[in-house]
Amino acid sequence: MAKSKDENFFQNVYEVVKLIPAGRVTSYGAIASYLGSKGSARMVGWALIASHATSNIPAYRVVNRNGLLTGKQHFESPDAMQASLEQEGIRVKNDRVVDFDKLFWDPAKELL
DNA sequence: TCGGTGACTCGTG
DNA sequence: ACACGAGCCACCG
Repeated sequence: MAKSKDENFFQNVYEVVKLIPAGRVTSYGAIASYLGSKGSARMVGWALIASHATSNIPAYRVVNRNGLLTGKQHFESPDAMQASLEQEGIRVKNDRVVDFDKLFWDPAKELL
């Protein structure tokens, strides 16, 4: 029985997110591109929502292309995302990751 | 079955 | 620089 490919996609998202090193962040588009679904950045976000009920997924390490914590509203608390990021040494100002381009972790390049 | 919505991103005016 | 639209795919009513 062939499983739905979307399940594989979700699993891939979880794997990549779990591979993000502490103190680093990445974007939805980067993950989608790495998985081959370049235009499906939205699906990555959807997978992150589902990740809540799956294994321990550091979804707080995933932000949008601008380094903005767009998904913080989906956490247990809107401050949980920023708090978790600061625990890893990441600075957050105005719901945005400071030095985002420096902390940016691209799976297509780092995970090569 | 169809339409609306959403943790996004890029191109155009 | 800003505003708007289009593309993308899964979930819900």
